[in-house]
Amino acid sequence: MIAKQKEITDILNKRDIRPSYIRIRVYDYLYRDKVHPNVDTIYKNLSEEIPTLSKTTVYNTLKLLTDKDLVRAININDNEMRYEAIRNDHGHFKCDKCKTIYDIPMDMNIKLPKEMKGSRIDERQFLVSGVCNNCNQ
Amino acid sequence: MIAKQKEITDILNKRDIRPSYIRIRVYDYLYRDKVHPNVDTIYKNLSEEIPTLSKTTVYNTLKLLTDKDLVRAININDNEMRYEAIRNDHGHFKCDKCKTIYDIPMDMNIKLPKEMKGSRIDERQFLVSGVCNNCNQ
DNA sequence: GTCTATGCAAAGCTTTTGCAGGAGA
DNA sequence: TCTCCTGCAAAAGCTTTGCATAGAC
Repeated sequence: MIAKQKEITDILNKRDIRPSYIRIRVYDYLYRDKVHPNVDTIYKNLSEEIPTLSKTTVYNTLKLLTDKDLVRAININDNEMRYEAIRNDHGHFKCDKCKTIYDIPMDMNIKLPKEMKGSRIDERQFLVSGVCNNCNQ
Repeated sequence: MIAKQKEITDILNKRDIRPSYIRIRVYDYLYRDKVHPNVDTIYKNLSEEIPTLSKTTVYNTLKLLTDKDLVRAININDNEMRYEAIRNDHGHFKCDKCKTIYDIPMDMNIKLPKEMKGSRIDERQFLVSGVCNNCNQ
């Protein structure tokens, strides 16, 4: 089920993350399935093949990957986080009906107002919500 | 403490919201103080003058105002919501150190990719996080 | 053998729900 | 009187913490 185990191992190593099996699987899942899952979805999917997996470990792993800038946590006015492997910049469209989050290619450059000069931008997110074309019929 | 009680009463009436004292005060607080407070901050501030206020009522009121499109709930990778009175479109910059959220004037227009044609956009948010110039020294 | 990863159970927090009392029309 | 606003208490749901065990080097 792991697309390119070697490749992912290298990515983790580069960030000083020991490539344990679970870490590889979590990152692989986010890397392949671009579905912006919540913790529970990740947990349930991986549990099928890793029966001993615990949700705590999923949380731990996601925190680690997020701290190392391999994964982004996003929250679109919900009480739960969604996760994705970081790739190039893009925005997100969340359908309020089916709860799917779609990627939107876009220019994420932003110019801060001059009174905020000297600020450091670490992360940028463009979030759009509404009803997707599949549900809007 | 209420800037323009009559004005706010009119705004609420226009949206079919009965202008109870608490509703006026909650909306007035968001309308004047552009600090993007969380529920607890709203609750504590208003409690000083409304000692019997309960947090449930703050939640109820915010939900009502949000449903009626007078207030926007935003969440920048946190476990708690922040609220603001809806004005013209703008983005938000959240300082990870002092937790302040600043408004950023910007063009919020966005073009959906063609495979998403037919979708309806209800809401758009541009969220940037990092360290503000006050903390970044 | 030591250090780190994993996982269970419990705690912590924000938000929601159920329901009863109270205010306003 | 009748509606619905308010608020207490409890529940719910996501996430974090503490600690013990398992596993890797």
